Amino acid sequence: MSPAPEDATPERLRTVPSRLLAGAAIAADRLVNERLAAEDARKWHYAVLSALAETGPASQSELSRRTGIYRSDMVAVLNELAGPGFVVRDPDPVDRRRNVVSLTPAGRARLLRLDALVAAAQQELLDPLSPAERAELVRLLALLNERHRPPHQG
Amino acid sequence: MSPAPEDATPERLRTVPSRLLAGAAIAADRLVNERLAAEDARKWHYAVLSALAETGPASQSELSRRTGIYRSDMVAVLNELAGPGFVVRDPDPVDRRRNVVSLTPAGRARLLRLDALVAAAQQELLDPLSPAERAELVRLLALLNERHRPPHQG
DNA sequence: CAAATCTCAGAGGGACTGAAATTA
DNA sequence: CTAATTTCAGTCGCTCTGAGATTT
Repeated sequence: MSPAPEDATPERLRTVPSRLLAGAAIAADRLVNERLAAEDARKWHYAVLSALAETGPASQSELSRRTGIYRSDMVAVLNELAGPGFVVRDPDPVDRRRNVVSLTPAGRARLLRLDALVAAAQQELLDPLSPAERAELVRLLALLNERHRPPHQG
Repeated sequence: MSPAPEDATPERLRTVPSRLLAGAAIAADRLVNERLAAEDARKWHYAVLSALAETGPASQSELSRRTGIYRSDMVAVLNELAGPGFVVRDPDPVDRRRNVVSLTPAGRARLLRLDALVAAAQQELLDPLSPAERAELVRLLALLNERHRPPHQG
């Protein structure tokens, strides 16, 4: 059902890329969060577990750089993951400023479940697009992400 | 400069559409806000002024539906626009629950300035893409926005 | 009576800042 | 000394909820 004429989006706004991006990002986040809620998880959990699974134990600041999560927020995310035992934090013997964060077997199992939930959310999100269109969208978005880097941490 | 190997994004995350959308949306919002800050404006101002310019005076709830701004937030946005005299709020004589919001000449002039700032931000955002790629991105994002509608108001 | 409009007060999560404490 | 790491406390803007007052 298309909106009543009185509720139509103004012509000026209808094709503004920043607005379309914001709308799509909100829908995407909603879908991902809804799916992950089935496992009491949040998207940051998935990001951190992925980083640990792919390159092994890491310090919190390294995880921060890999996932894009701010160092201050990483603390809370790791608390949430360490509570149920998905990761462990140990002091680094060679640099005692650092914690070494490692994946537990339970964490590895959880990552597999989250993999499925995240994939399902992407599927639902991209449902209106053909396979070729999905690939093209990802390619274009990756280009934008490449050139517009987030601000420096610190 | 590409990131050091220790800061590389995990393979699993690199092409997840919801993540790419979030990153691009954040960059886009930052660019738009930086530009609009030159006129002490926010993107919502642009949305409301556009709606009023294109279809004339409207009630607050109609503006809400047209722009996607929540009815509760619309109150604050209109306060910000009415303060400097860009819009006026008058009680609707035919339905006294409503306010009729109208553009002033100052508001019309401001919209023209914001038009230029918003356009410049989009230009900068899409700089890495060719004209054909920009059009395709907008088309794909519009498709996603069409099917994944925001939740009902109220 | 139900429904719509405007308004306010606030929750919830996300991005981000600043600074303190510790260690290199 | 400077610089990096972890942590905490808190700001700011955005989406969204709920409810009260008024009017249709």
